[in-house]
Amino acid sequence: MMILMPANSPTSLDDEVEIRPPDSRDKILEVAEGLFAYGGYSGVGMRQLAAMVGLSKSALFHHFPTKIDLYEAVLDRVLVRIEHGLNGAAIHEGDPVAQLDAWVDAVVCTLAEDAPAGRLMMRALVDEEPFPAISLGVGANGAEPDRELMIFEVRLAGIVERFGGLLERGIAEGVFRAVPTGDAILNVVGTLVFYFASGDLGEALVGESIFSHSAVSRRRREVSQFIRGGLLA
Amino acid sequence: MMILMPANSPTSLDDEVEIRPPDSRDKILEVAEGLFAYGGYSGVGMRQLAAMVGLSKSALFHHFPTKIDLYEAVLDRVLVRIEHGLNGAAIHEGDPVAQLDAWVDAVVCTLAEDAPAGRLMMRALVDEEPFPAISLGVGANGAEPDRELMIFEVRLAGIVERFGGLLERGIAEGVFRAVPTGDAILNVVGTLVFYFASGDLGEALVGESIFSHSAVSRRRREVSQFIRGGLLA
DNA sequence: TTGCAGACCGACCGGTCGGTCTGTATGATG
DNA sequence: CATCATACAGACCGACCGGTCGGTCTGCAA
Repeated sequence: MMILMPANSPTSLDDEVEIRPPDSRDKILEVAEGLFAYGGYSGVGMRQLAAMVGLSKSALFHHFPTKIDLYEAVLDRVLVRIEHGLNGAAIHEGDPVAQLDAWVDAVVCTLAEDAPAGRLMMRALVDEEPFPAISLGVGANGAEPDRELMIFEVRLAGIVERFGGLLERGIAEGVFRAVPTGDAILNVVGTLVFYFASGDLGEALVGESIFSHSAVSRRRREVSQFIRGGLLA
Repeated sequence: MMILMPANSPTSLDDEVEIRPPDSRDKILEVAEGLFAYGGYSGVGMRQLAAMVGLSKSALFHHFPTKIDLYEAVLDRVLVRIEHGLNGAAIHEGDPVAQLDAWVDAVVCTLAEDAPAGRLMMRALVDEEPFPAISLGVGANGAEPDRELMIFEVRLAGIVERFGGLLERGIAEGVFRAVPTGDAILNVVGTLVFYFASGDLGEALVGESIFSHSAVSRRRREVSQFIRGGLLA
């Protein structure tokens, strides 16, 4: 009992000063990210994960109380990276179009950096496996949350909310079409994430690995143009 | 027990004469589609499925030799519906823009008709669970297929190929931007499918069920405008 | 030197997994 | 009537599942 670990990254206000990476824990998260991304929650066994990390299964349960806790930690880890990428981008400078470009480019670059992230995000948004479905707290119609939100859901809600604000400012200024923000957010997220989750299908379509340097730099141009075209007035 | 009505649509009464669909088989496919869509391949057990269908587990194995065969049949079933929707649309009439609109609208309408289809498609495109990854036969760089293609993969390849041809004609006529077709296809597919796979997230964003009549009719307008804006010159 | 905490292992638990085997009720066919 | 295929049910199998338990080893502090 009394398991919840106090020691962890300062969650959000990162910058630097990462104190103590206990190595094993990070390695578990790193390997688990890859496995969960490709196999899904129930497609990955703790024994398999332990073997690939190079630890015993019990060691995993020493670091994470349950499999679900591990899965949540993995999800939160990639969301932290996305948040970090956004914080480092100029998403608050210039007109809404420039902000949109910075936003899109930051997400694309973050997703391009580690391959499993895109698939994992797509799973988190679509899957219903460990937990019923992801939630964002209050919906657009103001329905109150019917259950406790998980850490990564709060983080995701923050990201979505920030993007929704950008959209609404752009619409108010007349730079963007008067789109329903819900549909627009889903369009953008789907476009951004699906490419990096498309794996071999994407490779077959673009003719090379979707994570190769040339494919990513082409992607940065194309997705920006596509989304601008879809949103601008 | 034994509540679900036996009445079933003749699945795809297109063209040919389907002889005698033994009812149970269709029922299994119908229930399995819902379960696989929300739980994923390895998140659904044959016992659970059997219980929900109202049959014994052995009955499932009587109709489908393995779980993977059942999964493939379920995937192929929704692809057949999408294909059917496309065949019934005016995707060969008018200029490329009109064809694009018809194409997009046909897919949206098909996906809006049964809720699990979108999630299942997203899974089929992203998951790596039962089979390594989906393939389309020859890639854009002309690599030959390294393994036997499954039925639904052939069907998917046909659909993608037809859409790629539409894109290229539009580009040749100067109506579409000179986009790399691979990226463009991924953009369109991601935008089209993700909405209907977004579940509670989508509901929170659009403020009502993503399958409600008003949400779907709004979606038809919005996605069409978004994709046209992203593709047109 | 003692004591305690974190990291880790191997064995084991009840339960579930996909899949097989045997048997049987039913309806069509000869 | 006998025969045979279809369409199921129920018992069962070995493998594997997430999770727990007792115990070991190491490092650090008193």
